[in-house]
Amino acid sequence: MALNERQTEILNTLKNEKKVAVADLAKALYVSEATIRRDLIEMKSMGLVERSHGGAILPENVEEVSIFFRMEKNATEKERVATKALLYIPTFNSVFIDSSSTALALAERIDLNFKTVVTNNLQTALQLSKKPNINLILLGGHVHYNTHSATGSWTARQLEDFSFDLMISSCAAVLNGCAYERSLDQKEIKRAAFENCKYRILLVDHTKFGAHATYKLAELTSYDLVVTDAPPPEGTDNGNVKFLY
Amino acid sequence: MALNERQTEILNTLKNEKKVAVADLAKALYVSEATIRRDLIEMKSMGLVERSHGGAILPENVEEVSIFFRMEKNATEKERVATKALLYIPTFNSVFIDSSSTALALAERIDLNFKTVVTNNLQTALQLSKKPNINLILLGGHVHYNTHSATGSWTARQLEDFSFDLMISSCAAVLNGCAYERSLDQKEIKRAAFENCKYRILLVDHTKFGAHATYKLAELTSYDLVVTDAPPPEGTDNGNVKFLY
DNA sequence: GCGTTTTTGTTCGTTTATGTTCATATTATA
DNA sequence: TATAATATGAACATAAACGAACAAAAACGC
Repeated sequence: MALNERQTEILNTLKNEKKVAVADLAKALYVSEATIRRDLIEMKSMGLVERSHGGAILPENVEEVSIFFRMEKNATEKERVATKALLYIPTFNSVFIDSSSTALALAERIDLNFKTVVTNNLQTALQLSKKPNINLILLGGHVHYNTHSATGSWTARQLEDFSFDLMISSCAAVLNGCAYERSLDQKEIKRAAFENCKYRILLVDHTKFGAHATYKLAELTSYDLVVTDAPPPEGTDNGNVKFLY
Repeated sequence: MALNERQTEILNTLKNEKKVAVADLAKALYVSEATIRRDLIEMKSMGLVERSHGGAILPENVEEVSIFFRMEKNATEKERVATKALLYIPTFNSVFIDSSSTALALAERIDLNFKTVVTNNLQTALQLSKKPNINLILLGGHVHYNTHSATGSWTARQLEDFSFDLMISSCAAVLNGCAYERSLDQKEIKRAAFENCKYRILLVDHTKFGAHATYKLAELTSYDLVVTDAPPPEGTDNGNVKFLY
C-alpha cells in the first residue's frame, strides 16, 4: 500500500503548508481536480488527511510514526469492509470494539447509536472520544507500541466487569472456518470480550483468507455475522457462516 | 472536528484580546458577519468560546478545554518547564505521570531511566510507547476528549494496585501555597496517585500563579520539588517550598 | 497486436459555504 | 420607560466544491 508519487507530494505540501486546496494541487501537479479528490479520498481512508471543502488538512493526532502504521497495508480493503459493516450494525446498548485497524476504520466512520463503548485500543478511543453523547471506556493495561492497545492479564480481568450486547472484532487470519490471531496477548483480550457478549460481528478483508496466524480465536460459526469485502475462496469449509460482502 | 483556518484565527485573536467583536472579525477576515456568527456558533458548541452580544470571549469557568488548545497556550513556557525538570528527575523504578499538557511536553522529551511508567493520559501513553525497554501501563476508565485521559472511580480504584517511587504532576492553578485543579475527575486521579507515592514533582509554568481553579489538590510543601520557569510572585506565602527555576 | 484493467478526465445534478435581506430581540440612552 | 441604534437568527440566493456516472486514455498481460 505504498503511496504514489503524487500522493507523497500532496503529503509533503501538507506538512509544509498546514492546508492545501484541491484547485492548487491540481494546477501544481498538472492533473484534474477529480484526480486530486480521488487521491484525497484514498489518503483519508488511510487516515493520512482530513478533508474539508476545497482542500485538506493534516489530522490532529497523526505524527510521523503513526503514518507508517496507518499506511501499513490494505487500507482500502479495510475501509471497504468497515463501510459495509456500518450498514449492518444494529443499535445496541453496550459495545466492545477490539484492537485492529479494521475496527479502527469503522470507529472513524461510525455514527454512534450506542450508549456505552468499550475498547482497549488507544487510537480507537481517541477517535470515538470526539463523538458527543457516548459513554466511552478505555481498558487499561500494558501498552504495545505496534498495536496501540492495552493488553495483559490486568486488562483481561477488567473485562470481567462487563457484559456486552455487541462485539465488533477483527482477526489476523481466517483458515478452515476459524479465526486466528497473531499474538497471545491480543487473543486473550479478544477471547475474554467474546465470552461476555451476546451478538458478535467479525470484520475481515479478503486478504485475511490466505493469511496465517498462530493462535486460534474462535470458529466462524460462533459469530453472528462475518463482514468481508469479497467472497471467501472456493473449496473452504464455511459451514453455515453468515457472510456479508 | 478540526477547526478551519478562520476559526483558528478567531481563537488566536481571542487569546490576545480577551474579547472580540463580530464586526471587527468580519472586517479583519474579509467575510460577512453572518459567517463569523456561524463560526462562533460552531466554536461555542465545541466549548471554545462564550458568545456575547456583539462578539465573543474565552470561556472563563470551563472545567477543561481541549488539550490541543492547552498545548498551544503558553507552549514555550511549558516547554521550558519540561526541559528544566528533565535535569532534576532522578532515576526511579516506577513513575506515575499525570494528565496535563506540561507533563506531556516532558514525556515527549524524556530519555527514560525508568522501568515502569504509569499514566492515565492517552497522548502521553502513545508518546512513551515509542521508547523501548520501558514497561508502560495505561490506566483505564472514562475517556474525556478534552483531556485525552481516562478518569472516574474505576480509574481511581486501579491506582490502589500501585505504589510509585515518583509522581510527575501538574495542575491548573497555584494559589496561596496550594495547587488547584479545574475538574473533580482529574483531581480524584491526581490525588489518588499522590497518596501512593514517595517522591513528588510538580511542574507549573508561571502563568499558573495568577490562575484560578476550583478544586484544591495539595499544599505545595507536600511536593518534594516544584519546577517553574520563573519565580513565584512576591508576597505569596510559599513557606519552605523547594522551587526550581 | 488485442482485449482487459487501471487511471484520468468530463459532465451534471447535488451539497456546502457564504452572502443578503428582513423581521425580531437586545442593548444603550434620552 | 420609551425610543433609537445595533445585533441577531431565520430564510432565501448564489457560487464554488463535491460525488457519481460515464468516457477517454494509458498501462498491462498475454
